Amino acid sequence: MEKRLTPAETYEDLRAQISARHGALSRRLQQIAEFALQHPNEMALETVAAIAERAQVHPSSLIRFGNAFGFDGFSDMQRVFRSRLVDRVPSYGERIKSLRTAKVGGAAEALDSFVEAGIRALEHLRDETRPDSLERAIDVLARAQIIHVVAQRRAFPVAAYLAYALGQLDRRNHLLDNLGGMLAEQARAMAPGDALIAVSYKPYAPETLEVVKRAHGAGIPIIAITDNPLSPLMPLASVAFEVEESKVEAFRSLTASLCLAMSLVVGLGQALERRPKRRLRKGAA
Amino acid sequence: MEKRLTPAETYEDLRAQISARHGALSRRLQQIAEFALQHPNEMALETVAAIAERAQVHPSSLIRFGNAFGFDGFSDMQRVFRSRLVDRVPSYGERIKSLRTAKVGGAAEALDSFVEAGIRALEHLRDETRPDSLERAIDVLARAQIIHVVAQRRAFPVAAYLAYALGQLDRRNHLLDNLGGMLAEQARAMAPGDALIAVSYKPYAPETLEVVKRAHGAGIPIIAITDNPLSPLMPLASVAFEVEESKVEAFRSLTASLCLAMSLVVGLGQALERRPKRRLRKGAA
DNA sequence: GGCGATATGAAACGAAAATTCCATCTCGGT
DNA sequence: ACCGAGATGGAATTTTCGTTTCATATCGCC
Repeated sequence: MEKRLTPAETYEDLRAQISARHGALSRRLQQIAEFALQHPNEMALETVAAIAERAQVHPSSLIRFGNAFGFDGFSDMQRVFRSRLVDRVPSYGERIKSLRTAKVGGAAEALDSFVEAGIRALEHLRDETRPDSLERAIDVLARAQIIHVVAQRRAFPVAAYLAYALGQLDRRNHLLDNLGGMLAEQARAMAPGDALIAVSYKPYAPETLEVVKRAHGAGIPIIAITDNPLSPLMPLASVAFEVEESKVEAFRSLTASLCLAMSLVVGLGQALERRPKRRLRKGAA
Repeated sequence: MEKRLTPAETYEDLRAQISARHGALSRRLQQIAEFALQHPNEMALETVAAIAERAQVHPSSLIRFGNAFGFDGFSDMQRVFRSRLVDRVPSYGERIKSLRTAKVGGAAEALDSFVEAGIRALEHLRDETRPDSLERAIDVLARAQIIHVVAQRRAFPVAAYLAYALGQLDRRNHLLDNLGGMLAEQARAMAPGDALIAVSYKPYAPETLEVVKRAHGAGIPIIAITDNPLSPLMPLASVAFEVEESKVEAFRSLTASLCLAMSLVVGLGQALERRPKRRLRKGAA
């Protein structure tokens, strides 16, 4: 109880303390220290009894271990191990606090915020996107005669980019841009053998949803890029991607969506090179 | 207890089931479903009482939620959420080397590359953008009667986004989209007192350059977003931003440009709040 | 509008877990 | 070898938490 110097807030700090004081600890406490460094996951999630069993020590030693490092019991220390699981934001993390200090209101601060939000969104995209979803989506696109792309309002730039990039690949594509309010007519151009990429965020544009429903009814495979697992696009989509765009001041970024879009296009290009069955020549307007 | 069809072993499966059955669940269970999808970390680590508090439901509903998906109570389901934390992606460092080794052109590798490129582009943007350039650009925009936006081809999505975002600010704006090949005619709408945002990358679209020249001749201030200090837009621009978009496989990202665009818009919004002289009402189509 | 079924919330229950207490053990110093 | 301080393990204790039960509310249906 004498050593109440160090509460230790982050996992990295605690890890350092355990390493440093390891030699000075009693036998059981050393045992626990080694186990803790080697199995941080179990330290975070298991119960005292289970950990004691695995580490071959008595349960009460675990409480003493926590106390030895300034915690108020084992559970108190376990919170630090748990925090490691939650905010595993590998490369970033500490950089954030440096910009927190900056003053508010300037445009430079807005830029900082958006850069930060963009990086977050990208890392989230990387960590949460399942590789097989990408593969399946690319497979769908590789088989499609014509790739239709639909999005409205905030999501529209993503569709515009997709149409441009698919054109660069010599891939027939069709941007349903609702020009002249003729979205429904444009949607009639979708035929069996085609595919549809739909991008929509909350509040989901009803026009986009209509197009998706029509495609679904016609048996056309749908690749959805949306922002929520409960999005109305989800149940209709053959492959769905969820991008979480962190927002700043009510403005959401498109960073992650565009990154995903590019990855789809480049992945498609690679797939077509590998199996160059029918490369189609003409890009549609 | 009747629905004992589905044990659900992995987090991804559970997530899919929650999404699928969301509509068919009762009100409280839907509430929990949404919370669970949005806060998987808390679902994994917090206690029943804490989660119930955060999700604004009664603790017992959480047990029912678990039962509804075939689990034997809440703790049983929580194991699945915890598994997600344990066997997560190894985290940045290891991820990179696995990408270095297995670079056989899968789509996941393309995604990793784009995420990395995007992060680099954003950091470069943050480090190289001069704060006073932002301030001056925002000042120009704040004084403008109508903000015209022009971009073609690859840069067009940036313009589309700018037009959307400026509209959200109730800022009069005009997207010169070259619809019907009438870009020159659209450019005639520019009048003294307006401003122009032009976005163009190599190879610089001649149409865009034409518009910029015309604006310059008419004494309309120009904000340029471009990719090179030698860009033809540079000498004509009142304020110029240089964004370096790192490219992957001949595809350049728009990440940094969009981030800059958002920062301009939000900065403009803040500036207008601070000195709310004439807030204009109507956004142009 | 009433009735049954289902959903929901409050409280009680029981189990499990963390922590404390205390007796015993270990070991270093004299 | 003895003594004492600290370490250790077993068991008791107390707290916390998950779950169950039951009364009430809500909703859909006839």
